Amino acid sequence: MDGSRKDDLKELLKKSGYKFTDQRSAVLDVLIKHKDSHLSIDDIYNYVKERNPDIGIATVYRTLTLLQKVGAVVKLDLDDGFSRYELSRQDEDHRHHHLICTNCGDVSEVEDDLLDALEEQILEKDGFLVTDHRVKFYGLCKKCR
Amino acid sequence: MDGSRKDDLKELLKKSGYKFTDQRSAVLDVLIKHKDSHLSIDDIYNYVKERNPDIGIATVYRTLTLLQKVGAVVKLDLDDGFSRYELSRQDEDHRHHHLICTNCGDVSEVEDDLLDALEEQILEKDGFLVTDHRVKFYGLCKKCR
DNA sequence: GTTGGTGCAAAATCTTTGCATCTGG
DNA sequence: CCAGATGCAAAGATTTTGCACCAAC
Repeated sequence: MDGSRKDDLKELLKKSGYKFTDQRSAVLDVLIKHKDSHLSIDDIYNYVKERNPDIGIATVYRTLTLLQKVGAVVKLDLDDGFSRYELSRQDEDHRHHHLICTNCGDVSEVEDDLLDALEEQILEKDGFLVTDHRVKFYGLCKKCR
Repeated sequence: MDGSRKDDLKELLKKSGYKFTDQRSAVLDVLIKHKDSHLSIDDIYNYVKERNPDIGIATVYRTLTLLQKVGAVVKLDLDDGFSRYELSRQDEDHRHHHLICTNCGDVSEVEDDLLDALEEQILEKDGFLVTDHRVKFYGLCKKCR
């Protein structure tokens, strides 16, 4: 199940003239293993070091930038001052949304989209062609209400 | 027209035990003058210095943090690595959306909301009570299409 | 073998903080 | 007056970069 992810990445990289290295593979492994976690760079660095103790933080930065460039990951901003990343999902045409609890800080996700109507309206009114979006909802989660 | 803004801030600060200083007033002036600009901290610092050459960057940081705390400004993340701020608008119950052109980098705004249905659905399905949101649309602006 | 990749440490950025001094109310 | 605010410089934190060495293809 996860092997296909790796093959995909190998393919993606090769297509653009990049190499498939141990470090890149290890970063991908961490992202797969923690796919629901919105990891920060430092989180990723620390997890990767468990298996690959010699990796440098610079490589992690460079790897994530590259993975984002080839579309394998997406950068998130959860307003806590850290860059966070999550795997992009091939079955999504648009990004899912994040629910951020302003009380406990928990971050969950909603798969629903429902922005098509709005995007169509933006095209008509503003002439702006939407290709992607990033949506964050703030509020109170079930537990905190 | 802008005097009311200042009175509002004075009021807001006083209410919470903060002082209305020249520096805070100057920062607000800059934000009012460039209300459609999504200024970075450094932009704000430089504009403020024109009138108030002795102000320190630390004061600008502290002021913006405070203004956000009392609800006078909103922090933006436009994915360029800078913290940006804009005045909050008292006539909005929800934030407007930003359209970010992935070709020329231009940032414009849409006032439409249309997320009420989605937010209601989130409450029913996830038990999450949405109080605010932040929405960014990526795509091609009129000029770049 | 080439060309791109990696690790390390230094540098560059952005932001926060300690402290002496100043100022609004 | 006095609590909060400011300016400055130093410290923190995050991210980027130069360079010699290494590894994928």
